[in-house]
Amino acid sequence: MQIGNATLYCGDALGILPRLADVDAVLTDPPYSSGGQYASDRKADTRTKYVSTGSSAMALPDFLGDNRDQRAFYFWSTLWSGAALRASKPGAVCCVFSDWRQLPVSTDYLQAGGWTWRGIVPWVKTSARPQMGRFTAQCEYVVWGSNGQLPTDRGVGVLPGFYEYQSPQPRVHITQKPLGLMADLLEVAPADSLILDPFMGSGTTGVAAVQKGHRFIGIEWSPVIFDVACRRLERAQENLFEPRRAAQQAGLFGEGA
Amino acid sequence: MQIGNATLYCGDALGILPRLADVDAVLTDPPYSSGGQYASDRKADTRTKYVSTGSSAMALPDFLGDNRDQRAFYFWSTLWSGAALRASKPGAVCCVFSDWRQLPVSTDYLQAGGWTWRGIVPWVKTSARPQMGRFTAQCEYVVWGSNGQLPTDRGVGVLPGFYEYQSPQPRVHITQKPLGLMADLLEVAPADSLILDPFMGSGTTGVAAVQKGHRFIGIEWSPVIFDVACRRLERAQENLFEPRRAAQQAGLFGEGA
DNA sequence: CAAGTATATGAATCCCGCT
DNA sequence: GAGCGGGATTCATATACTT
Repeated sequence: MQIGNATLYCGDALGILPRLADVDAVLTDPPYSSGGQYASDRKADTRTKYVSTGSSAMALPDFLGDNRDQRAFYFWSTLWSGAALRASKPGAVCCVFSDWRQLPVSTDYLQAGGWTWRGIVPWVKTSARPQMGRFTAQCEYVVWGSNGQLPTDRGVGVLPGFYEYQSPQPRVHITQKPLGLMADLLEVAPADSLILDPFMGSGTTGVAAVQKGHRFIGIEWSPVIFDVACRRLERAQENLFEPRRAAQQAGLFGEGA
Repeated sequence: MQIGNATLYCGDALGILPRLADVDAVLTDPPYSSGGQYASDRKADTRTKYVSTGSSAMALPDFLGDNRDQRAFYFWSTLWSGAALRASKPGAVCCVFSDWRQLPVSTDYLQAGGWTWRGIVPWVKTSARPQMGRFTAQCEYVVWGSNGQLPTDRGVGVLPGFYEYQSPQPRVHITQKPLGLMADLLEVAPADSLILDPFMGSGTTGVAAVQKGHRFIGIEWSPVIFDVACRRLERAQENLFEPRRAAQQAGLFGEGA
């Protein structure tokens, strides 16, 4: 489906990625629990998996008991990150979100997919659930890398080393990211880039990309969530030409900070 | 060498750790064997690797044990973290520093040594060296875990999810940590704990521990740096009983923020 | 003394040239 | 070619210094 500068696919990322090319930057928040710690997670219907707003829905178990699920997640992630690499230009950049528990596996699969790992960028969430006697798990992390060499002079300035943003309220997608955060991260791409999000969810990456004048390709497996993404991107395109209405309609889709 | 509540050993951590027992918390900053994407960067001496060009800090001593390759680093780290676990009480806490490049290996060796990995705590440094077109490598990370179960009710309150501190100026050790940061991290230990730092360097962990009323065991391999640590801990003990002189003498040893 | 200006520095990183 | 060493680059922050 084509919406202005955005091309949206409803389907499986592994099936669609091989058809893509010329990507300048990948920015995505892959489903880290849909690979599955528990069989019940994988069998859950899409509403439980994706739409629930209950904070416990994405909670990971305290211990990584089942090695086979962890290995399956690693294998599947390597497949998509490799496919994304092949769809990318040399010097393209890849940014993927991870929580603290999946961070080591995330740096592994990024490299296993062929990307050159270049760093970790913490996202400090200003709200988190504290626990007595423990350091609060207040951060998520962006693992980033490049398709081969990354020249210092490519029209991109110096970028920050961490970001501080509130989780968006209200959300349409349980793992929805703040729009401002995605826009800030897209500073890693030069002007008029082709941005790819193979797990776009409700499409925050796409909205940020369109607002910054980039082209965008998004993939989402769930038809329900895909519809939400289409509506949000249509609205984003409209607001490009009618900025006056933007303020009135902001928040309708929980676009956060 | 005994200095008040602090016991300092000059020697190899792997040799000394098996003689220790009853440790409540490990807080340490091991050599990262990091520094750069290219082999030549990693093999350079620590001043070339870590100190800014033309800096007066070239006068600081080089430190050894920072040039292991990835497999040797993992193996050696597993050995010491396992030995530290055996010296620790059940429910003891272990906090180790890492940079972004060694973070995945750090979570691995902590678990391989037998600790239950419980999280990652970023330390945001207010100054960092930026690079065009890249996210600034502005953070170091504390990987933390526990010796088995960690009851929520053990006399320790809620701890932050990240810390913001500037690197201490001036320094006596290239990788010296801010005193305030170490003091904050020691909040993870209940009152009157036995704190262990098997790679104490110039002894910042020990100074913080003594100031907070803990007992301390420190190990340092280099005799030159060991002497510095002894002097700093003597001074810290004196200041416990003569707080008026503390302000006058602060900064003499570069104790930072 | 307050405010403004100059200088120093960072658990880097890249690129070039020499062996 | 591969390995190694040297030099240039980047800017927010802190400190030192001047007006």
